[in-house]
Amino acid sequence: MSKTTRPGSRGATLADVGRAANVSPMTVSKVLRKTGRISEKTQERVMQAAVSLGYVNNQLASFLGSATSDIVCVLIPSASDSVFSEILSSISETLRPFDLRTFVGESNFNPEIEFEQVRSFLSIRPAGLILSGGVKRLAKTDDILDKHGSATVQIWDGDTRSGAANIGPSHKVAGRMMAEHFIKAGLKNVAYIGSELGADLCAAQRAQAFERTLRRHGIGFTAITSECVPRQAKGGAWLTEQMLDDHTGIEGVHFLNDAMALGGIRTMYQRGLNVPDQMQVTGFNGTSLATSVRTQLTTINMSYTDIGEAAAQSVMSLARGEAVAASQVQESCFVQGNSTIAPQS
Amino acid sequence: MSKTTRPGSRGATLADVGRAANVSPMTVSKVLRKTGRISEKTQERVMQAAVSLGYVNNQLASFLGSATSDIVCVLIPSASDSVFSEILSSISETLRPFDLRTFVGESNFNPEIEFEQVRSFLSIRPAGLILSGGVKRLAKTDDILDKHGSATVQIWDGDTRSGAANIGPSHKVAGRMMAEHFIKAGLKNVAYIGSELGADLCAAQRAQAFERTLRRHGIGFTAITSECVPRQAKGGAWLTEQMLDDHTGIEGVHFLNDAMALGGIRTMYQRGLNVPDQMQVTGFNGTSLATSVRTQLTTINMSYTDIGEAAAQSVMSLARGEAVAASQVQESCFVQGNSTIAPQS
DNA sequence: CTGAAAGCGCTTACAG
DNA sequence: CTGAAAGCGCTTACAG
Repeated sequence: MSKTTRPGSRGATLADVGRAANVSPMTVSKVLRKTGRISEKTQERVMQAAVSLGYVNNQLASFLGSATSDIVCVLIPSASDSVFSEILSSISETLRPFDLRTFVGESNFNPEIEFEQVRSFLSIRPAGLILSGGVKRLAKTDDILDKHGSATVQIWDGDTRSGAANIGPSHKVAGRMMAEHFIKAGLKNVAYIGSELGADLCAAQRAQAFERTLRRHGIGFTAITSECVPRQAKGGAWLTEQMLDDHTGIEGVHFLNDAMALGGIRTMYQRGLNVPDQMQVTGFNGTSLATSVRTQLTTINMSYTDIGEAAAQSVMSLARGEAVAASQVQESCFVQGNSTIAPQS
Repeated sequence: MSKTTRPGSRGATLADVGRAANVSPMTVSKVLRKTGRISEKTQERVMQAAVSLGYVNNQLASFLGSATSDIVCVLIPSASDSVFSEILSSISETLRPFDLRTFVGESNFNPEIEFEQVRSFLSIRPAGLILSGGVKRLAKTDDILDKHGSATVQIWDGDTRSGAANIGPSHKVAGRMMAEHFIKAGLKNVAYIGSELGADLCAAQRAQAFERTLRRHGIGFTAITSECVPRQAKGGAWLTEQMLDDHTGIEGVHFLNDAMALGGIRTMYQRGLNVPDQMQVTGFNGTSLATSVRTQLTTINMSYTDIGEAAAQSVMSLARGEAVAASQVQESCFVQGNSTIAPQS
């Protein structure tokens, strides 16, 4: 029992367990951490006392005392985006066997929120940080990251080097890939549909590479984008309506992601437009969304598991003070579905 | 500079800032927390020093010193399940304005993992706990929860009372609803397809209520389930293959969730079975998955936002020591799509 | 094999 | 308006 009653003090302490087992707190600490040499008998007594008191180590105090942490913080744009939730699962699974826990935050592609989240992460002195790229990083964010010198790896944006390690696909390559698909198919007039490109730098990079490659080949290009439409099926449907209302002669559309592409196809179907005969459609992501009842989207796929694993491994290496490859570009795979007509090779 | 050099000590401390601003650590603490009365001049000096040193409060120490935390821990079965990621987002958003942060863990419906996660949560002495129901809770989990007396609310399983507050839909009502839909439609032979019912108690409850209601009306019932098939489109497709291979005369199927239902419809389509004319299909969840290109699933929907908000509000009330409604059942809404034929009322 | 001392970086409760 | 003391619950580095 402590002399002063402080509010909220919950749960048994090392001292409580020690008292019950008739040993010093120090001995309890050693038994529980399986450190040092303690006699079998004492160990048993301590363990029993700990269990019966429902003792749970106060990690706050452990971390503070040992200046180490078992928490890895992960910042992603959105937890409900299947890409990031898959990467996240893979990170957690890779870290778990090493007794490292994952703490997740969302930035919503907002640089100010990113800063606040990073600050918040740093305030619990994590073992490492995994930040998703593609968000405009504020100078003060870099600054604070620097000053704390935590093990930090960046994921998702394979084109931009940043921090000690950078792991992800090349969005430039992905955009170019899609453009080449339409070029090979012989289309002359192609559109892009996406949302929030001002905030999502990776998507912007894909869109840009897509447009450039098309223009270089003299192909007509139209962009239908918005900064506020949801990046879901609904958003894809709305922007597709807009495209069909305002433009004619478009033969193919590349969407920001698979969800929007499916929404777009739904609209086309409702307006009696045949996919892929009258309109060819492609997405990006290759998650489970790429497969609908009759539609198998033409899209770009990659191993999100690999990205998560590589990120987790890298952050652990950095935390141990080891060197790590600064740039680890993940391969993008083109998937031919039935939403475009396969070009004869 | 500390006397002993301890490893990993990162970032400036209150003392560092104090030295730079020529005041005591105590004064810095007060300025940073905007507590007590400190002269304008001192405040400015301190703020400048803090910014230039990149000072970030060590929350571990703060929590330990004040015996309070700004972290709410949330345990869900799976972060990649759209239902739980939506509830989670809603919880985070509700908590954020109150400067509370969300820490997420996954149980994968595994009672042992649930115990480990709860232990792990408790070890950082959170402000509150939000646990998802539907997982077989181990006695030792209840025990440890009890002994720590943290503010705990349970979500998702509206049928079972547990802890101080329980928020979620009634899965019994949902299962019955679906059965009644098939009964009204006049079907005589109905199936259920699902996976991992041994671990997911909520799904099991829905399935049971579904079966019972059908049987009570003398309707033929078949269950095609598995404990290891993924609860995604693919899993739904596989089990549907099995159903079509092994059984005849089935006129309608209720799936565990929308994703599996869509996978099932895909298989039916591939085998030339017309939905809903030859086979009526229903799902559960009503997430964005319920809408495919041509298919609008008949399903059960509810407000995941409401569940998240209610959970967040309740956990905050409990943390403040206020009373909270022990049982808050959320309403389930039947959604008539085009995957079943609407019964004439 | 066991434990007393000092420290981690903060906060609470006072004193001036 | 400002600060010295004691404590949060642990760990490190020693001493016995």
